[in-house]
Amino acid sequence: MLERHLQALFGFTSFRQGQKEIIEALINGADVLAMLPTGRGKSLCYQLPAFLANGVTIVVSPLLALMEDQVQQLKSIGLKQTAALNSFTEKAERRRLLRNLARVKLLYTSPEMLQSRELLAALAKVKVAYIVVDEAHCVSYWGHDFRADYLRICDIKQALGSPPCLAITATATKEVRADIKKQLDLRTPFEHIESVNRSNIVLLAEEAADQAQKQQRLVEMVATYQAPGIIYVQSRAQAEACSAYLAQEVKHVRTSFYHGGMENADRLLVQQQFMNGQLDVICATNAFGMGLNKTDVRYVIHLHYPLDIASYIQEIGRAGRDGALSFALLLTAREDRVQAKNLLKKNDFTADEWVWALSQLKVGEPLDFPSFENRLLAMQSDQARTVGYLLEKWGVIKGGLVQSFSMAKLTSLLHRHFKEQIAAKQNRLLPVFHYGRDDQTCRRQQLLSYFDEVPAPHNPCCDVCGLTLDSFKRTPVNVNEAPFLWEEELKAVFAVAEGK
DNA sequence: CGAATGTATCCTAGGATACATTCGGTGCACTAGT
Repeated sequence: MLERHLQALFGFTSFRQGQKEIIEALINGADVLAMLPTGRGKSLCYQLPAFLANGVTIVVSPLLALMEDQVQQLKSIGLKQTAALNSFTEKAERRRLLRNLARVKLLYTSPEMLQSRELLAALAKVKVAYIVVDEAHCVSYWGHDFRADYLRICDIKQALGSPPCLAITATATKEVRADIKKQLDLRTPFEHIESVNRSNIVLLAEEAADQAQKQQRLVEMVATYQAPGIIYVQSRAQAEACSAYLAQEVKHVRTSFYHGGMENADRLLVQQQFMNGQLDVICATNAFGMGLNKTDVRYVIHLHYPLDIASYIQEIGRAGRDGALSFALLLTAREDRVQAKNLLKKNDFTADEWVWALSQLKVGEPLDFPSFENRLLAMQSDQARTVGYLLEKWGVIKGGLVQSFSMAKLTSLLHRHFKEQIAAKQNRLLPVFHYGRDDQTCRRQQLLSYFDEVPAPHNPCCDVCGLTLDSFKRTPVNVNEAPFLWEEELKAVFAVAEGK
């Protein structure tokens, strides 16, 4: 029955593992928490029910680029009742979309946009079939940190009459899964959890004596092993420096960098070049990779400690999507641990500034967030948004109006909240340090234990289990091949362009 | 924490030095001024 719709809408003849159970649970009105490996058809799990349902399905997506991708892809296969609503959407288009919302089956939007009164008003007039939170681990990761609107999804869900909700992700530890359920108020959800183990990715960790040795080791690796590869570093500056350094030190390697401080167009270009095989190595911050659809990445090397085990799994999981043997190396030095720990303190609560800011709140007056944030120019507005969220949660703001409150109590609550956030982050960081240093326990076993999994014996597995990387050597560069003469190439390109 | 940048000081001039401050990752949306 469902198979017939699958064939008619998407042209597939059968479901892949997990899809049918998830779809059936959703259609039967249950909340669903699903963890499926990347590239295994996560989006189909909500797209099919959306097109079968009466009403509109809201998909909350973390990145504008992901939304645009999905919408384009669906439209290209003829499923045109699909739209994205975000800051890219032109004003006129936005109005048109909201007026005709009843005709849309699948609406992609951001957690921030989901808070807009305009959208809510429009949604109140139509039937909402399902609410889907894509990349649901972001609720737990980003929600508590710098995108508080992720924690407000739940209120919207309730305001819309709590339609069945699907939270779907590729990577979430048991703690993160519990948090997702709590934050989205999933009651006795149907859970489909698959292993995060990727048996074709072998695992290695090395601690270098210092930065110089680390750098030298990196050059060796990039020169020796088969590209393409991704190199993750701590900061934007390091991403750029690392790319320049490799380009200089390793012959025949085409590198570039990627981080959140770049122009959108540049980010897109670099990602495209990497996708098309025009680049061998990308040096990047953790901004790189979500939604990346490249199958033949042969290695992922970290030059810093990732923030927690789940992020590490997520990032190394970008290797070997084609199933071919790939490797993941955590290459660090002792001082990187200090750096990682201190980065966490960045969002520490600065009580003095907040006392001043909170003293600006007038009982009985409305608090609207943009102006609240504007008054806090001295502070990061991300923290202001989090504080705004907490003020509502703790009842200091009710119905948009400031209630009477005790300044002393409030500041101590806030102080404790941010302290706890930092402590929680530090606790998630410790296992990563341990992973980098414990050379006695199988690495796969270490990683999987955070997901309550015990790995079956693997071969090849990891450096602890006696692995060497010989089979990953690069196919030799043919030295007789004519060198790449870019001036000639450029001339040829122009000749073609001019129709000669 | 530690690297990088900013500021004060020396004193007939701008470059060296010491000390202080800031910054380090992830993204949405919106506004005001070009």
